[in-house]
Amino acid sequence: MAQKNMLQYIILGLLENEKKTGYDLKRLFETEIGELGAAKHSQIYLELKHLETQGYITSETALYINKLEKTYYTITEKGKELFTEWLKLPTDTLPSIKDEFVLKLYFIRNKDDERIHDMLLKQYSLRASKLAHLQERKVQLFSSEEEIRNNYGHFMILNLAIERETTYVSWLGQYLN
Amino acid sequence: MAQKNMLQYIILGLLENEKKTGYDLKRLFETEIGELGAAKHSQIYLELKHLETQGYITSETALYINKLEKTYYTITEKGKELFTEWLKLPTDTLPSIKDEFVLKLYFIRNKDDERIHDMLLKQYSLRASKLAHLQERKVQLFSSEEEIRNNYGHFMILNLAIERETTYVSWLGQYLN
DNA sequence: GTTTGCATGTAAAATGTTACATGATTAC
DNA sequence: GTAATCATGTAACATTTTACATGCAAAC
Repeated sequence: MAQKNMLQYIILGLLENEKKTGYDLKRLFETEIGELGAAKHSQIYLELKHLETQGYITSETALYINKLEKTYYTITEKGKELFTEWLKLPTDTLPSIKDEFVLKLYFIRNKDDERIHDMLLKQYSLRASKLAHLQERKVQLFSSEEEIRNNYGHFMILNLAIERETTYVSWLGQYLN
Repeated sequence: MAQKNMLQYIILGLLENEKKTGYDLKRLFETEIGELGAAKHSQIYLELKHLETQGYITSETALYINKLEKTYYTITEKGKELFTEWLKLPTDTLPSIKDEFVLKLYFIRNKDDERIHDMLLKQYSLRASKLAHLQERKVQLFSSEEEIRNNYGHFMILNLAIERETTYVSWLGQYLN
């Protein structure tokens, strides 16, 4: 993608409301925002150090009851400013979707190529289960008007993801008949 | 994305039918397959050298009438095998879409946040013009049944792109009213 | 004549992935 | 007891971006 270090903004955004450990962030990347931008824990810990040396976040390390050492990171005023500036900045480049399945399909020229059907079928199953997963998440996260009102952006993009996935599944279906 | 050096496969795929120069590939990345996986010319030239040392492609350099030096790359049997193997391999991971606009939206919690409307409006214009562009491309590339039959994968994924973009635009529209 | 396009590359820096490394806790 | 989860990090490698660098041809 066109990258201006998205990771740093994601981390700052996630720290905006409450301090978190690297591990907390790691889990969020695996669930909540995994679809928006994946990151391995090694990269997260690195970026946290980086953000700290630049003064965008501060850290406090402590031993907990269970003898686990945790380092909590808190966003600073400077960090909040950077984040807000980023949010304000117009987003004028569209991302390229590096979809390996789509890429493979691109290279299949002949309409009667026997590989197509199998590929479509496999992708259908993947996409259909992703769609189901997203719909479940919507029910779980947004059952009340209040939840919608207070996480409106998330609500909107979850709807986009559902609509996108619905389109994908129906597109696959067209070529499976 | 989950990357297993997609670039090499894209290049091999593009060289499958005819030899091309690095510059030819560069242009294709800017137009035809820019949406599938962008690559800068510096990376393309590097990857071409890499593929050559591994024996997947061969090169011939010559001076042309206009005194321009060109290096044409041709795929080898070994290269064709690698490409075919890749096409055959099941694609079981879904890509994460690093959409900066969507990411920003995620972080806007309040339904009445004043930034939303402006963001949606700008994105609407971007997406609508992309949709128009894709529709134009479809007309230009696939006006006959024959063209469809002989570039079926491309035809399919162009339709997906159009449907996806239509969904995106209509989704934006929902929140603009 | 000046900008745009053709044509190819190198170097440095940033970003991302995979593997290595450790150690405690919790669930089965 | 052993596998999974919590928790944090480093090192090596691969990939990608940005900048530097050159030179000819064609269009305006």
